[in-house]
Amino acid sequence: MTRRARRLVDFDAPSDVVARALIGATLQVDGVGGVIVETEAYDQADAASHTFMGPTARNAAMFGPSGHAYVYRSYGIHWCLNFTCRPSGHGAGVLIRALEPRTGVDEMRLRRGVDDPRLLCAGPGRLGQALGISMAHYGLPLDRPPFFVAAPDAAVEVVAGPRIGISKAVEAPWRFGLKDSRFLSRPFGRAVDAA
DNA sequence: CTTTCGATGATCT
DNA sequence: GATCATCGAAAGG
Repeated sequence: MTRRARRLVDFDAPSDVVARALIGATLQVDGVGGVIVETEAYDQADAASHTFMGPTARNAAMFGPSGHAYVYRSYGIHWCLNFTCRPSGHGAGVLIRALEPRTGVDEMRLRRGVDDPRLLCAGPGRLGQALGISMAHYGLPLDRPPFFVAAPDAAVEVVAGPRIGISKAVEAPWRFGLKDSRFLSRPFGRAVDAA
């Protein structure tokens, strides 16, 4: 079977640029994944970011090289997946908030305990569970197994808006989504093009 | 449809 | 001791 050459994602850029570029990209973990439809950007100069207060044990990955996984536990329950970005040592990352399931969907259903494809990966906690994310993935590079990341094959329509679930810097429009996707964690209020 | 609230534990002050 | 980059169930319109 012929497989198109993988288009690489450039993680060596500011987090909002990377977050936008990841919409429409393919993400797989051990072959389970799909198309990224929702991301959020975080940066050290950002009161809502885990890196705002500087380096700690938890956020060390975001002060390491770009293009690696940053994993954290959310509300003591969920595993959330981020991609580190920016030139190394800048404390920036992109939260992967939702994807459209394409491969390993039955495995996702087993892990999630639900059937509806729209509820498998719509939200960072759900996505982490569906993809089997854990601290075992912390700091791993994204350009080789178990990860597979490929940039979009074609141009996609991207919208932007305020981030979700934060209490600081709430107005910054650093949430990005695939326009009109049915697999978002929540719809975008005013669809502002993020060209 | 909406709002409210408990779960659950690491992290940081 | 307070705060979470969340989710799902329950209760109310």
